[in-house]
Amino acid sequence: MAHTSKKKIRASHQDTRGLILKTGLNLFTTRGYFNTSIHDIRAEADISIGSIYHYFKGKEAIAKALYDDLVNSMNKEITDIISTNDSVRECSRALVHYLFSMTDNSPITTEFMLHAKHREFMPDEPPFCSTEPFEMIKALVERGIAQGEIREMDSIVATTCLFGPAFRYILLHLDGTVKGPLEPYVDAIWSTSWRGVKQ
Amino acid sequence: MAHTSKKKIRASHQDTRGLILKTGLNLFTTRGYFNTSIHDIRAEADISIGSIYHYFKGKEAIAKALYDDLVNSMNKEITDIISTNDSVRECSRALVHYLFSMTDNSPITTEFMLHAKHREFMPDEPPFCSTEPFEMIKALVERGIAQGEIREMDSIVATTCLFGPAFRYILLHLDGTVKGPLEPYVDAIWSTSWRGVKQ
DNA sequence: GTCTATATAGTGATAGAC
DNA sequence: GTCTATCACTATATAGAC
Repeated sequence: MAHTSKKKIRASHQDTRGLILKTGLNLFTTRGYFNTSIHDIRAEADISIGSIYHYFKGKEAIAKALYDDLVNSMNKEITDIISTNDSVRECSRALVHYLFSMTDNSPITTEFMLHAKHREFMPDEPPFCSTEPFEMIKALVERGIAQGEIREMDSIVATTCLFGPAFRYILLHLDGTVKGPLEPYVDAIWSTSWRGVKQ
Repeated sequence: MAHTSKKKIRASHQDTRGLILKTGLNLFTTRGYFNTSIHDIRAEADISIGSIYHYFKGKEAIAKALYDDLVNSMNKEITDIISTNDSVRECSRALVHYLFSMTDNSPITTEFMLHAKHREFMPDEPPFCSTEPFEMIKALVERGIAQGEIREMDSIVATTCLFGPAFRYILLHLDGTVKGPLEPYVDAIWSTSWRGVKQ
C-alpha cells in the first residue's frame, strides 16, 4: 500500500531539471549554499541522487545554471525598463520599483541574486556588480550626466548614490530588519536618492 | 607588586590565540568561511591542530570570537564619533570617513564585518544590521529628524538614504569593481547623500 | 531517466604523549 | 601548551541495475 503514493507527488512537474533548480534555489538561499548538500536537495525534491547527476555535473553546476538564468532574466527586464522610459529620472524610478517588486514577489530569487556571495561557490565567475545588468545601469547614469539631468560627478559615485539606498533597503528587508512589503517605499527611497544627484 | 613582563617563549608570536584569530580572519575573508578548514588555518599559522583546539572550542568559536571583537571595536569607534561631533551633519560625514578609512586600512576586517553572511556560519547570531553600531546610527538619524536637520521622513528610509551609498561603495570596492583608496571619495559620496536627506 | 549502493576524499573534532 | 596520530562522520561524485 505504501507503494501506491510513490508517483503522485510528481504529477505537478514533468520537468525534473526544473524541479532540481527550484529546490536548489530554495535551499541555497534559505540555508546557504554550503549548508545545503546534494542529499538535501535530493530529499527535498523527493528524487534520487542519480537523477540530479543526470541533469547536472554537480552541485556547483546547479548554482551556475540558476545564476545564469537569473542574470539573463534581470538583464531582459532592465533592458526593457530602460528602453521604455525616456528620461533618466523616470528610468531610475522604474528600476527601483522593479527591484522592490521583485523582492516582494520572489524574495528568494532576489536574495540569491543580490545578497549571495557567488564567488565563494562559483570561483570563476566575475563579481556580480560587473555583470551586464549593472553595466547598463551605469551607462544610464552616464547618459544622465551627459544630458544634464544629473549633476556633473564621477559616474560610479552617481550610480552608487542613486541606487545604493535601494539596494541597501532590500538588504535590510532580506535580513529581516525591515518588515512588510517594500513597494510602498519606492517613492520615499527613490525621490530622496534622486534629490541627491539631480541637477 | 613585582611586575614581570609576559613570557615569550616564541619570539615571533607570544600570543598563539591572537595568531589563530588573525589567520582565521584572513582565510575566512579571502576564501570564505566554508572554504576554509581547521587544517587550512593550522597550516597557514604553522601551528598544530591541538593548539587550535586548546584555545577554541571549534571552528565556529573562532569566527564568533572575531565577530564579537570587531563588533565591540566598531561600537566604541562609532560611539566616539557620535559623541565628539555636534551636528548630525558632521557626525554622518565623520562616520562615512571612518568606514572608508577602515576599508582602506583593513579591507579584510571590513569585508568580514560588512559583507560576510554571518548567519550562515553563526546561526544563533542576530543579523548584523540589528547590532548596536547600527542601532546607534539609526538613533542619530532620528535625532537629526527631531531637531530639523533632516527632513521629516521614515527614519529607516532616511538612514538608508544617508548611509546606503557609502555601504554600497565599500561593497563595490571589496568586490574589486572600484579600485584605489576610498578616502578621496568621502566627500563626493557623503555630500550627495546628505543633499538627499537634509532639510 | 531514474534508481540504489558504494567509492573516495576531506571535514571537524578527540586522545594522549611530551 | 603544543604536538602527532587518528577518529567518526559527511560530502561529492560514480557505477551499474532496471
